[in-house]
Amino acid sequence: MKKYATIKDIAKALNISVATVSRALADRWDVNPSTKKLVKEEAERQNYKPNPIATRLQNKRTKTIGVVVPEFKSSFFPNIILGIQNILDEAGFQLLIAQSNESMANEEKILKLFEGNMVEGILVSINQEQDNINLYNKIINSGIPIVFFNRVSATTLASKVVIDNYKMAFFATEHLIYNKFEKIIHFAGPASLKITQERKKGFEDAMKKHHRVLTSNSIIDTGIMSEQGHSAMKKLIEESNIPDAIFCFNDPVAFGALKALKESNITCPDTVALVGFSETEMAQLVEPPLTSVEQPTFKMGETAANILLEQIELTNEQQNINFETTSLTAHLHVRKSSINKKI
Amino acid sequence: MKKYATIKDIAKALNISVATVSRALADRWDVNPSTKKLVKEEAERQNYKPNPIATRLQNKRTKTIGVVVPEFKSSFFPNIILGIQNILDEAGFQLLIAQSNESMANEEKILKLFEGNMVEGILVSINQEQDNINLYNKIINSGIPIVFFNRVSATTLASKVVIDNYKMAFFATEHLIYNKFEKIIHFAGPASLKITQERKKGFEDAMKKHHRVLTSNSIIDTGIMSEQGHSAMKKLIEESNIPDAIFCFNDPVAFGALKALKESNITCPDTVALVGFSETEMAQLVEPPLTSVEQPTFKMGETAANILLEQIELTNEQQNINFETTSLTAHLHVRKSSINKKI
DNA sequence: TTGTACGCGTTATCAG
DNA sequence: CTGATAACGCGTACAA
Repeated sequence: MKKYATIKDIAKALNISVATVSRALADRWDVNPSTKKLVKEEAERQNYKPNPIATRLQNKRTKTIGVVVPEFKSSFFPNIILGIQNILDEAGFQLLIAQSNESMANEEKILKLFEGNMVEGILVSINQEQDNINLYNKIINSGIPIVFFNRVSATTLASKVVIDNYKMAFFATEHLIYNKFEKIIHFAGPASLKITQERKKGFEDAMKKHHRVLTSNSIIDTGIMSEQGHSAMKKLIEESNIPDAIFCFNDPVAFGALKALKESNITCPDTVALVGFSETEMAQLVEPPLTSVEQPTFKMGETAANILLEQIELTNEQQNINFETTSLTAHLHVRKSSINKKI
Repeated sequence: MKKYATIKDIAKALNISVATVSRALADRWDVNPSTKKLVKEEAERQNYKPNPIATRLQNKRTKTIGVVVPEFKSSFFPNIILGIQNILDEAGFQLLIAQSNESMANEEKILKLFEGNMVEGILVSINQEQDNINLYNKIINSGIPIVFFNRVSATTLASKVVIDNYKMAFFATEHLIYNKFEKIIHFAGPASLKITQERKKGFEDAMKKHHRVLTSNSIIDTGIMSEQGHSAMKKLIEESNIPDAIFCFNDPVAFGALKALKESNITCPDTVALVGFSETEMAQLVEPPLTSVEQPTFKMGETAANILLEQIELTNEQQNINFETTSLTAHLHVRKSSINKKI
């Protein structure tokens, strides 16, 4: 590696001790202003930069935290990571970022990698396969705090940052009801995810509140990917079982459904209205523009990072951690895809 | 931070020296197989993990490299980063990731941050404002190799990983010509970027080859964002200066143009055909699906990372580096947005 | 085959 | 106010 100047070099150049140099550089009170000045000038001259590795070894801290997200394909998680970085850079922490690719095996491998790197804390949005409670608990009990965000572990005792999925699903469904769509159904996400259950419950309760009947056909287990939305919609079309409106688990599923509609020359929202979730940039660009729930991604990242930093501090001070679930405010953006033109 | 077992602890437990433990763990030949076995068992028992910080200090290597990208909003750069990680994880390197937000000032700040963290090498896709040649050269001359990818510095002497923007722009334009569109124009990117010049040149040369006239209206400086494509298209509509086909600098610009067309009830491709660049997932989902040039993002990341690793090795061995520009194969995906129905 | 001792760059403690 | 020294965890030359 490139040769960097050290405090030793400065000490040698000025014929003083490394201790004094260290203190001068740290701007401490117990050092003669004139030598302090000399040291700083010499440091400048030699283009001295403190070696972060040495500092970390000395402080017995790696100043590193790990982030696991399911994927990178949409801009959703990257935006959250932006928020995380915004806080962590400030705090002098490095970030290890990895994606589980929706697989629990990958997630496990990544978590082990993080342990090997001695991360001081971990931020997780879990994979769609399984809620790996045992592993999370093991890590937390070993003294490495975990904060979950967006896709949180249902039962692990830890802090979590989410939006109120139930409420937003409720609102989205009510929005369709207020628009007087008759047959409203829900394309649900992967069963293992807590957000799937919450959005499903929100849908059900909104339907019940307005005395809509829920049949076995009202909720269709679909998944998370565009293709899954596409095939689910296609199946309904083939069965001539077309609803008036669909509240979809997320935007990609809604896009997939939309594609299937177009392929069969069925118009949206005239024949089938659509609502998505977790607004992506795309929502505004498809035709018709998609109604969706916008999540505060950047803020979610910031919040999770801040909570984790707190917990790391508390852990270092051997204090107890209070687990909290923070619910951020989301927003239903109504667009053309869910407006009933007949009313 | 959490208390980890060290080789000292193992040594103490077995009443041997740390040196022996160190050697045993490194699986070296000059240590008694039986003690080696003992050490490994004890290490297992104490859940020993080598402290990466200590190793790095000892090896005088930070095993860290930095990546700067302009943005995170589309999935383009995240996918490249995935490829980078794929290589670097394997090689035991950590990644510092940052986004310049298209601003040269930010980029400079990030590069300084990387220097402070003593990265061993840097991967850069430059911002749209300015090609900061002086800074890049300063860093490279100081002994930190830089490899550029996708958006490369025009004149900095360094290795670069790109696609053949000229050729693909040429192909895209020819495709429009072969489809017998009459009035074909180009929405160009930010003037400071090399890829802007290359794509522009590809457009021009394809037009010339087929004896199409290039007027002052044939190329419109547009930019990089969806909004810019939107307003450029809107202006043409207001001026009643609508072309038959537009080769756009990238997908977002094409989406913006498409949006403007729809707002004026102008159909695509019937009245105006569109071609994008740097295919995004969205390209397949908009209506009509957008013709675009797909770039091998993952491979681009892998390639750039591999080249950087090589250069880091060469630097460490005090050997000379040969700068190479690697051109990866891209692909024009023809979709409905650029098919002339009249032929 | 194993142990001693030192160095990596930094900070903290304790003398002076 | 300043200097000498130990320590952080690991690797390695050298000695035994």
